[in-house]
Amino acid sequence: METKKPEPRHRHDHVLHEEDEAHQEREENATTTMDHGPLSLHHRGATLFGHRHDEAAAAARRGEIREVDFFSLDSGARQQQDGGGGGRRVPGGGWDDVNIGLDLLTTATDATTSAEEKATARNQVHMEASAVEAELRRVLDENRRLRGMLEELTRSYGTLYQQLLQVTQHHPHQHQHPDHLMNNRSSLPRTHLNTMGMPNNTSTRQLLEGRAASSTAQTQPDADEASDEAGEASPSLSNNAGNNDGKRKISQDGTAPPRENGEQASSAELPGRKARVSVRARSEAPMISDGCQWRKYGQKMAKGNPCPRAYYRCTMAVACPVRKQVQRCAEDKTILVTTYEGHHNHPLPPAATTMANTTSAAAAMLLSGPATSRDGALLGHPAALFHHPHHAATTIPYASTMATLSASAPFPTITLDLTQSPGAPGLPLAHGGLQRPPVLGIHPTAAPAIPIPVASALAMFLPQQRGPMAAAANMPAAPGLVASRQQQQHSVMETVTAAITADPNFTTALAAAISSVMAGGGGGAHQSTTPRGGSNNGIAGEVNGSAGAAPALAQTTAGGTNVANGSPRFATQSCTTSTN
DNA sequence: CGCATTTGACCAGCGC
DNA sequence: GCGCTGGTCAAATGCG
Repeated sequence: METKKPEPRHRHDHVLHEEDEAHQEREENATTTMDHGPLSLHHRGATLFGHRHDEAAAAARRGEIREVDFFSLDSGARQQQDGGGGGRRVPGGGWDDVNIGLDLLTTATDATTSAEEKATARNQVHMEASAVEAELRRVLDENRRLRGMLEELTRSYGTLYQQLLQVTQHHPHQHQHPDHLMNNRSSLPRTHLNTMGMPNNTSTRQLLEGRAASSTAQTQPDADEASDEAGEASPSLSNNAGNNDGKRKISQDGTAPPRENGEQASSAELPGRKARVSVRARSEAPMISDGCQWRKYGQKMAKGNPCPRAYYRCTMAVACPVRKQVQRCAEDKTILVTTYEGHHNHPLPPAATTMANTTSAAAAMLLSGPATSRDGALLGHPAALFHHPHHAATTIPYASTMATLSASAPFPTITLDLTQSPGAPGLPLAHGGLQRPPVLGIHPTAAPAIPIPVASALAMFLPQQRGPMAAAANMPAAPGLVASRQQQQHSVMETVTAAITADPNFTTALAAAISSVMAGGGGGAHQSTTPRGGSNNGIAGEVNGSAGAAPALAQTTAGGTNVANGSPRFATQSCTTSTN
């Protein structure tokens, strides 16, 4: 009986199809993850290709042959058109398949119909199948076309982005440049964002902002004198204390007048817009070593946390407005939360540079809005794109596991979470790198587009150290030091590259970059406890080895404040945050 | 003795 | 207006 024979065939076909469909679904999923966009393709794709074959089978049993046929014909069509991906195993093409099912017609044939009726039914099916096939082809064409457009857009975006990077590197001293870049860059991604709603682009843009802003931050010191470098990527950070803070005595620090650079001015002029950058890292040490010297000036019990919060002030320069708060996480005391506020008004040792750049870039990302809107006032504060109104941590897609923004705090705060080691073997996390469930949702679907933005975002940690001009401008040091420094930079680069290669995750790469500097480069332990009994520069004498050598930007700072290599004192510092 | 840390007090902002 | 909280100051204390 026909009714029984087709069944097995039907099933068999579906088995065969399943592989094809699996391929195709993967493709479709890949596409889906790529664009997230309201592409009509998706709706259609979901309808046409998204059907599970058992559903189709069920539908077929109900006499809804179309969707079953879709796959049959689809496969046939694809074989012809694609010549690859979804090879069809039934040489006969669609009609074999159509028979299949369409023995659904079996419902009709079951009743001992005549051969004529069968023929009629076949013809009918044939016609329907033809129509479906035509439709299918049309959809496939459209699919291909849209996919091509998507790829083209992706390519274009990547190209533009790389051009941006090149321009940024080649013209680091044009203060307005980053501004322009930001405007340029903003327009493109926003276009993507608005028209396609692609998180990829959103995140890319955000990272771009960080990158561009950081480049601003990093290049300015090079171009300017140390005393003038307070205004950076995070202007409100840098000068807040002196300008708009209204916070008492700190205002006397106003050693660094706001730059005329519009970007800085714009955010610096916004009272109350005082960004903070919070870094979460696992550490048994009382304080993460960031290469700077800090003096504790207060400690307080914060509400909701049994661990006290310690307040530190940068002592590398007399009037440095930078403050930082250190507190252990209430939920996980192995996590040390360090919050930076303000921007150094003095050159930094290399080890400190990395962290400073990181925080500056992060803060800049947070505050870059005014700069962008200054010229065009087009789109408002970019940060709003990823701000969440209720203390919620909104994610920055690619960096979703590491960057969190909070708007509930008195000040906009961006949190860099280095506590996660997303399974990239061999990646040295700064402090132990234990696992912790991601604070934020990851966006695995964004992975395909990761490389460029992530790499770029990471690059933001490096330019200042890499810039030959920076070295030239700040390095009266011996060639050996330069070499050493370059070596360090190189290793950082390698680490970062390796991190990206191993796991395109910003957190990982960031951790790798920072840890490479901290651990290898000079994890500093230059906390204020170090020079106890001596001057703040007491550390000057130690080091000078590799890391210290790196006076990278060697901002010949304060009396040769160099960085020691992973000093053991790191662990022996007095720990006010852990004690009590 | 000089410096950093500790710690209670003070001040400002914010919410009720 | 009051209380709470965060942030800072500054005298006291401790350490090398």
